[in-house]
Amino acid sequence: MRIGELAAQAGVDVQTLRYYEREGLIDAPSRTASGYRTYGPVHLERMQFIRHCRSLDMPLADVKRLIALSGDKGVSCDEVNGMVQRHLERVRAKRAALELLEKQLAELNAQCEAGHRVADCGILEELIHAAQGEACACHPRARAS
Amino acid sequence: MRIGELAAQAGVDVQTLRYYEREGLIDAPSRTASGYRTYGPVHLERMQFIRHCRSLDMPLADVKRLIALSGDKGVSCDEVNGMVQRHLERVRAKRAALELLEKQLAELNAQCEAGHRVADCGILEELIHAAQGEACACHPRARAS
DNA sequence: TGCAAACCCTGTAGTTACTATCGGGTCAAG
DNA sequence: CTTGACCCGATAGTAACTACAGGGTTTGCA
Repeated sequence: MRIGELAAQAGVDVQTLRYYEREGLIDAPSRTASGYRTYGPVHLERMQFIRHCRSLDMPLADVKRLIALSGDKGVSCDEVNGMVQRHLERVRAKRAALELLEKQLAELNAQCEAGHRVADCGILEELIHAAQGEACACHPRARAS
Repeated sequence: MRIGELAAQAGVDVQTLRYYEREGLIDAPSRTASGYRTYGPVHLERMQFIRHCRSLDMPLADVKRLIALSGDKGVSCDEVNGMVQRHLERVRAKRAALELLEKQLAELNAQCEAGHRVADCGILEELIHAAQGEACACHPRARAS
């Protein structure tokens, strides 16, 4: 199977496959005489694994580590456990932050009625005023990640 | 006020200020004979505005546009309105995606008990199996943004 | 007055996970 | 034998910074 077909089957771009190869996430496949990559079913499986992890928004570094670990059946699984747990924490935190943000934006959005001038714009007013105020909920001291 | 002081007052890094200047988000300040930037209170206000917008996770391009618009009081406010609304949509979508993701990761995490071997790892098993399955909820056809 | 620490300068490269483009080579059908 | 679809490697771009490297300046203190 050539790179275009694998890309189609795995649902990614051709460049992404070359990129993953450079980054060591998939093994370099064999080549035809003219230099074309030829992939086997193992490569498709690997790509599906990677894609699944990425759909869980895991960083590629973690995926790479998972691949390495999964090849070494005897080793303790604590690291896998920890990686997933840390990732879950990150996602949880980000989700919470976005929830707050969504609320603030919705409020902001309510300030503005269509069709008036910038001079009377509730949103801009609000943004500027909030910025002047000492410590708005949005920027307490350190930036929200 | 020199760059270090403005950075401290605005709660950002010195490099960030220079970066914003390069990107045209803050006006180039005057310089001392030896080339040091000297800022006035306007610059601090501007930085607070930017920081507030950034704490709402707005892209810098939008912030830049807001700054331009807020200097032009007579123009219609529809664009401001639209920007905030579009941004709200983005945030909403991302939050929903993260919610799903969090659920999936929590389930995954529940697969694993501490201290066993990779050969029996529920997480890895799950990740690999799910990847093999035709269409898991995580990667239906197109990648989740 | 001399010196060191703390500050400032420009410019460049790195981060993440790709995507896009360039200039060229190869393959298959008609 | 040509045309279009495919492939190759290398490079640069994305967002919003952050981190150097290799210098110059200011400030406080002895």
